[in-house]
Amino acid sequence: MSDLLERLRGRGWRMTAQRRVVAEVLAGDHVHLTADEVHARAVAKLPEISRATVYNTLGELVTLGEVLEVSTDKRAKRYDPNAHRPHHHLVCAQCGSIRDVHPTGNPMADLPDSERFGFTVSDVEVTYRGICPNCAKA
Amino acid sequence: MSDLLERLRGRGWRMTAQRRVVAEVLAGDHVHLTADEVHARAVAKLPEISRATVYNTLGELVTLGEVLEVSTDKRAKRYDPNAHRPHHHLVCAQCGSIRDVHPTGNPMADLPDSERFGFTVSDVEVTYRGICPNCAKA
DNA sequence: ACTTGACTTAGACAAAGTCCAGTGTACGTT
DNA sequence: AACGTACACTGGACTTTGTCTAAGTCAAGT
Repeated sequence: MSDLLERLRGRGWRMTAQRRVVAEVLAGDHVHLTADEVHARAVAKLPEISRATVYNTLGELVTLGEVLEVSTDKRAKRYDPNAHRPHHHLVCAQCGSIRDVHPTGNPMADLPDSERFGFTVSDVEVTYRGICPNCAKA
Repeated sequence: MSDLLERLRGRGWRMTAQRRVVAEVLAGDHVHLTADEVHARAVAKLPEISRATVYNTLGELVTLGEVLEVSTDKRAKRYDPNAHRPHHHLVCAQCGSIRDVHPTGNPMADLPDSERFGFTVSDVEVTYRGICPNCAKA
């Protein structure tokens, strides 16, 4: 995880307390947090950090490809620190919880040229939906 | 398209002018509209229709499975009236335009039991991202 | 230690969506 | 055909998520 900080410094990032804290929060555990949750946890470590900074920093991390933006269809975008291993998501339709999954097969190859309409396709995102064990028993 | 109204009446829907208008707008052309766009077009046909009603009606149509909610990662959810033919989406990362596509293969079968974590998986959604021809030449 | 420009802050703003109290109306019953 | 009632609609306030800006602060090179 401090390799993340290394990489960022290598890319010319100015290393500030705020950015360190955001990076720590993301590296902390492998949950998919919303921006506000990241902010809440960041505030716990650095009380005066502002919401705008958290949004900016997350945006920069996404741009740099260090973090993935996941928008299931819940309200808020979620941020996935596990950007370096390709994977897809399994979402609980009820509580919104997310798990990373690794399906077999290559969906990219499943889209024939005739179905690309001249687009330059660069990415696929597969989202499985269902009910998690926890919600199922309730 | 009036089969839609039939089906809805069959399900005990009370048929109001507002609901008829929303259904017409969706059936009108096969674009993926946002809730606000639906509202705008509905207002053109029935000036006093309120935003809340449009949201409610769209929500009901989604619940009934007559319309799909598509959340690419743009800001607003979009509504896809083409709910009865399974299909996936191709989104332009730049302008946000959406096309329906029909990939080969069955992504549902690509998720092994060991990757389901006890979820009851009921649905898959595949989103391809890229640049549309229009944005590419700009 | 100084300087500078990148970074941060707080708060106003914007967009998308939800909620509620009061009013209106579709439809089964008479 | 008229009635009554439960369901639906309205408009506006409110919430949530995210963006923007002007002014202040600070990391890092010299």
